[in-house]
Amino acid sequence: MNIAVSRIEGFAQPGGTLSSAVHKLNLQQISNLNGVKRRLTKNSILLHEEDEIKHVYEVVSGTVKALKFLADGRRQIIGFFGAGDIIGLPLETSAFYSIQAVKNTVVLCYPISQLDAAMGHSSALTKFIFGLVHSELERHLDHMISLGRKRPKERMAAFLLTYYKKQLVTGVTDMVIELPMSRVDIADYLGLTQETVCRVLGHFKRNNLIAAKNSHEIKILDLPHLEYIAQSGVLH
Amino acid sequence: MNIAVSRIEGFAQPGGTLSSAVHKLNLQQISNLNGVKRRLTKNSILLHEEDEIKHVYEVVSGTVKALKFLADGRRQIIGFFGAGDIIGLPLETSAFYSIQAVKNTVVLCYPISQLDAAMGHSSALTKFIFGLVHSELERHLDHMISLGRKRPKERMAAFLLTYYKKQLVTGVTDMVIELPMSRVDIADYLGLTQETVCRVLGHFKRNNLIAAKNSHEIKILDLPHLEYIAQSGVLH
DNA sequence: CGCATGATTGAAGTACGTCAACTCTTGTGG
DNA sequence: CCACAAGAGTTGACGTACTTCAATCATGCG
Repeated sequence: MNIAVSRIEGFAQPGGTLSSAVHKLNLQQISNLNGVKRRLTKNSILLHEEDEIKHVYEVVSGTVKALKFLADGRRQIIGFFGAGDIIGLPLETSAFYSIQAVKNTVVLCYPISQLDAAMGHSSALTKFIFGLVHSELERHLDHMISLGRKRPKERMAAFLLTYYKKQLVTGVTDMVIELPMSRVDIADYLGLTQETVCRVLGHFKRNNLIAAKNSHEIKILDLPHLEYIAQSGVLH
Repeated sequence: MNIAVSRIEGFAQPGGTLSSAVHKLNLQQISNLNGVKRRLTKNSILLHEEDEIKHVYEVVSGTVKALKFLADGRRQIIGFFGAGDIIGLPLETSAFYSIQAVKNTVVLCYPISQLDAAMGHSSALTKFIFGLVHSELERHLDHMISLGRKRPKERMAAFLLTYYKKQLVTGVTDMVIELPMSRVDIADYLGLTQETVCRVLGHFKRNNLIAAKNSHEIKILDLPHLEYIAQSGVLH
């Protein structure tokens, strides 16, 4: 098994709605296992697509990206995982994608064998894992409809909102979101080119939907409008 | 929990490679539960996106599609599920997508509550379910890279090959594959328009990669070339 | 047989990609 | 601390692959 899951807020949280309360659950607490700390420098690779999966990872700080390659070098980024997110699932098999550090990152490594055993004893842990799968699956479906049917502006708006909501859940009410990844990474996540990403962001800026302190810090000025674009994408 | 999984060949089958042996496992056998048979007429809806999930479904005959909608009617088809495929997972939550019959279809319905209980007793069933999740997850990732980074010809070639491989697994060595869904459905699965789907198929025909008995039966003439296109997409 | 639906083909438009120049940022070493 | 280089980000001009619009052709069901 090999999946990556974002931090979950409560079990089996339906829809993309925001959780009212933050469950400060992490793998360490719920599994009673001690993850081994590992430091990753920017761009270093935690896992290759062909590798055998031996660990589940929990991001402590920093950000990593999960990505797949085509033969000619084209990339599709499956997801970004920041502090609190968990990557991988306790069932042995080869990897589906590579994992690479977006910037200097610290992760905790849990051997799959240990987690597997722990799941046998703890139904709470099993439920927790299923909850993670649930979140990740929902994320995949949203990503698919983005890639298949949304226009660049809608994809970008949805992307920004995802980050906004993610940090809302952690209690940060600031309208400034941090995008640690490069424009190329965003492009490879959204199925666009870096130029298109820039132009869409430029468009949002000119229309006062967002403002940019620098290229990695975006302030959301018009949340409702962005949500409108993200969902139906009528405006241009 | 709410996921859809294609028929699995052995547990945790890695990669998209073909299984050597067919495991004739189905939910009925492994869970010792009796699914309730339900008949669906073409285009009838088994499940709405907002519905609460109460059952896991196993397709007996026919084909259904899982799809998501945008506000303005745009559709993204997540997957097609034919005989032997299982849809849904035993964890209660609302649905992520709608399920609709592509043609007249028979499904077996298993109440989630029963499956949930059965999983508590049977680790084999739990493993089976995890195997299904595994397959489905891999399918999602391939779908994402298709939607995000592949060109129409590559997407279509990959789509045809998926069907070819699927029936190979069931023991059918014929080069003729059946595509029960419409061109529009294929388009909504591949993130294209129906016209583009037609044109790509036309291109394949003119280049003797495939031949068409009728619009729903495609004969594969040049498997290696199709595989080449599907993977690196250099030819045009 | 006839209408409705689906499939195909053609012509025209455009949104996004490609190519290229330029700017801004970041890091490094003198 | 500044100079410079290397990388990342942005913007513009241009091309084109795919979509859109429209017409025609098949298919199938009453």
